[in-house]
Amino acid sequence: ENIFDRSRMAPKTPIKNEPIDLSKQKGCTPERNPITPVKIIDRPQPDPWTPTANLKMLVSAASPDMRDREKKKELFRPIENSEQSDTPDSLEYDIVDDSTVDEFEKQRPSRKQKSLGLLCQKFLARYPNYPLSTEKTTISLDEVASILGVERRRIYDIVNVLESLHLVSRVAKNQYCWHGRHNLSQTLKMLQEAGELQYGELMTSQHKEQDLEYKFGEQKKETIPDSQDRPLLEFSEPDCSSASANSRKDKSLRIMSQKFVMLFLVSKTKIVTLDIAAKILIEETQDTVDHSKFKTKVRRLYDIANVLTSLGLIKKVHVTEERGRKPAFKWIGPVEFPGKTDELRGHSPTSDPLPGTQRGACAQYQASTTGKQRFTRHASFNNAQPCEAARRKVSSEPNSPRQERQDENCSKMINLAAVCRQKIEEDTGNKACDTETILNSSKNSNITLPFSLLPVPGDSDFCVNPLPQAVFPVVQADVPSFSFPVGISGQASHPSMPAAPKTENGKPTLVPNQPFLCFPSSSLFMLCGGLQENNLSETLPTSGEVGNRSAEAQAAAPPTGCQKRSSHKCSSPSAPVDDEEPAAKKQTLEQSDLPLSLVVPKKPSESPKAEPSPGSRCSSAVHLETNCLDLASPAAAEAANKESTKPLDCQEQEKQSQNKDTDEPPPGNEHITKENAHQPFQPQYLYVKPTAGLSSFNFLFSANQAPGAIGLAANQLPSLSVPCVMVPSAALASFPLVCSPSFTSPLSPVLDGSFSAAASTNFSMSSLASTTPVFISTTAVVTPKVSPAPSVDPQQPAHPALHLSPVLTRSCSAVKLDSPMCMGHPVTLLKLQQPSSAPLTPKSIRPAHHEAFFKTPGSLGDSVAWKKNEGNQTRNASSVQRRLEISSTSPD
DNA sequence: CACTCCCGCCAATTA
DNA sequence: TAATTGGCGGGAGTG
Repeated sequence: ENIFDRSRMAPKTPIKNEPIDLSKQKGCTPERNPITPVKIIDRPQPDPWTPTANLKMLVSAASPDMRDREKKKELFRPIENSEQSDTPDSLEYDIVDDSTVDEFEKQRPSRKQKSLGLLCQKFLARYPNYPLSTEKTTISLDEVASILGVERRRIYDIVNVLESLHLVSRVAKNQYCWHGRHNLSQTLKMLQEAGELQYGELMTSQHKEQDLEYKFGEQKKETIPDSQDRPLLEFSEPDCSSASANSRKDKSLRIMSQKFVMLFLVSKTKIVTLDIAAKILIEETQDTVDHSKFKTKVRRLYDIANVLTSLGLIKKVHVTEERGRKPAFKWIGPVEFPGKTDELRGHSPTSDPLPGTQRGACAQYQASTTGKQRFTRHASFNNAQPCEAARRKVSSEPNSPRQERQDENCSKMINLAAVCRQKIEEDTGNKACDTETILNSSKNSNITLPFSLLPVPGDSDFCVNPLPQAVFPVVQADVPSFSFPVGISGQASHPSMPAAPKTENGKPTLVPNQPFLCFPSSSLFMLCGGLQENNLSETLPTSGEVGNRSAEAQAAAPPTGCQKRSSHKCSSPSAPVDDEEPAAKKQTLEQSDLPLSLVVPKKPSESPKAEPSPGSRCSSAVHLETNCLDLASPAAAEAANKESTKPLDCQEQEKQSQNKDTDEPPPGNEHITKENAHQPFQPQYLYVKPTAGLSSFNFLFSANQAPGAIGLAANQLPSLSVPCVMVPSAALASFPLVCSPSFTSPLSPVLDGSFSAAASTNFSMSSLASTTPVFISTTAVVTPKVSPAPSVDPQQPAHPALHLSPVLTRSCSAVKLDSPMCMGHPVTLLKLQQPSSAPLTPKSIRPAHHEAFFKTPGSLGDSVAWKKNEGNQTRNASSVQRRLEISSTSPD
């Protein structure tokens, strides 16, 4: 270490070199002059966060031992703190004081300074919470470790936890891809769902251990098999799967992290004590098997808790119980995840330290709306995927096994959890607790589970039915969400899609087109898609495919694209899963089927926000674009899926929501139920900001409907036609319109590709800006036959109109929200297909990297980031991305 | 003393 | 085989 430090330190500059590092700069000092007190002072810097830190440091300094290291370390630290560093000086002196020793001591960071939580904060500071879609920031472990002045091992601790939440994904050997929190809500949602399945019951049933047990058992059985079969799960549930790396052990930090988070999400009180968590997490050991084992588990939980704390998801509290006070953590992150990801977050602002996050998201969206932006995103997106895909083994599918394991584990966990809970309940019941802490809330908690639990309804299909297979149903459900990737991936993935459709024939899958809507004024752009089931299914598969390669074909092709896709989903994706998908698909399809037409509106609303709501699967595609999923595409997908799954019951609501939507998601989202299906169908919208030129224009595309409405005969086209509708605002007339490309190719893949292409096009268009906006929509519908009619019918005609108006309105509102950033340029449109045509563009992705760091996620930052990004990500990018973007889907 | 949790050994995995 | 990952637990810092 020393060496490192020194070398770096010595140079001092090193840190500086990096953009990010501003902070670093200072750190160095101490070392340089060991003697110099001033530098010593630096130490305090580290504290930037807390003023007191300095004092503490000083105190800690007392201890002589560390000097060397400390100093070195400090150097690094400074980086982190760098900013602060300056200020501290004065203090430093004071502190510095006397003896050199002290100095040394001072220099040396106190233990706290070295804490994983602090380290994680530093780490997080380097990356934007909501990176623009595109850029995919790659993280080099070595680089980060050196910059932060810590051993690599520590970085692994952080990254593993972040990875479990999909904030990052592993791309390759020392490389991780930063996704930011775009998908966080989705991920949490998934975890919540998964948690409910596993633990929820416990919670709900409380005492009903039996029930739980047997349930679990059943699930397990089923699941296990499923899991094995399916790698997909991973996608959907990163939780389990996330551990993909798993091989090593179930114990992995990743899995533990997900499970830990699940406990919070399932808990009524949102408070989880370490010991309980440890017990639950210790697989079987309910009773605390080995004490040592327990201890180890707790240690690990502290590690995880530190990272989660840094993320603003939990905070430490103490629960008083019978015995006394026990350390516990309270969930301060978002609690409910309506379908939307981001929004969710917003809800729980408390948690975040990142004030900007929500906004950031919005901004992003907004930005995304802009043609350019989108474009970029897409591009980035694509790029990103690769990363994910790359992840561990891109091609390989090692994951699946892990997943399986995970599943198993989960079941175990559940059981354990149940047990634990009971205990707790018992305990707590009486005690309750106390004070501040929450106690177990056993009482409540047990019962409470509010949310979702019940997921059932909607899920029921999934859940219930699925059971057999599905162990994962839940997961699957989630997965679907991932679908977004589909959209994206769609291109690639399609292969799967076809399958799905085939199987099902149509029903949902069809969904062909999604329409898009544009709204003028707002400048937002919405795409509506209908995606539905198909998509879902597709997506899923796709994802799987992609991931795996199953898509092989694609795989090859899309190099990046594929990868990306996979990544999106990714992670989970293990890809290989394809097989499984079908089942899932079916399920999904089923759901989706129902809803078809209805769906429409609801979710759309979400979109306004920025997020596209998950609701539409199809939209997912859209979403993809929109959201972009940049990174997380997976998340998006998830979201989508979720939405689909969860869709609100009421269509009405949905509608309303649509209206509103921009603002919020309907409360009910979570519930899923079949109804969801409706949603799926619902079209999604993308908003594009017209801003500039466009403002007056609006476009709508309706995916499904569109065809009909539009006149496109989408239906027929099996594949996808994408109709687009433009609606100009009053003024609109002048505006241009949209293009919808329709594709028909049977090839699903194609579709996807096209779709994606379309998406991209949009972007580009926007950039064009001119006034004219254009849209493209594609949708891909996968299934030709079926889809068309069904989905479309009802909605098609009507919807468009309906939507529009509402939409517009909303859009406006939506626009308001974010707007600033984005601007959309008007665009024009184009077709999709061509992948290449498009533009390709751009990818301007740049890695936001560093800069971001200090900035907040705010929109601005994002925008900036984007710009910066241009650099492109990385190596591969450009060409690859391009491919991806465009054709990526299409297999090469 | 209990709670935290840093540190880094060293095994499992990968490349 | 070398490098990367990451489980694990000793034991130190903190309150």
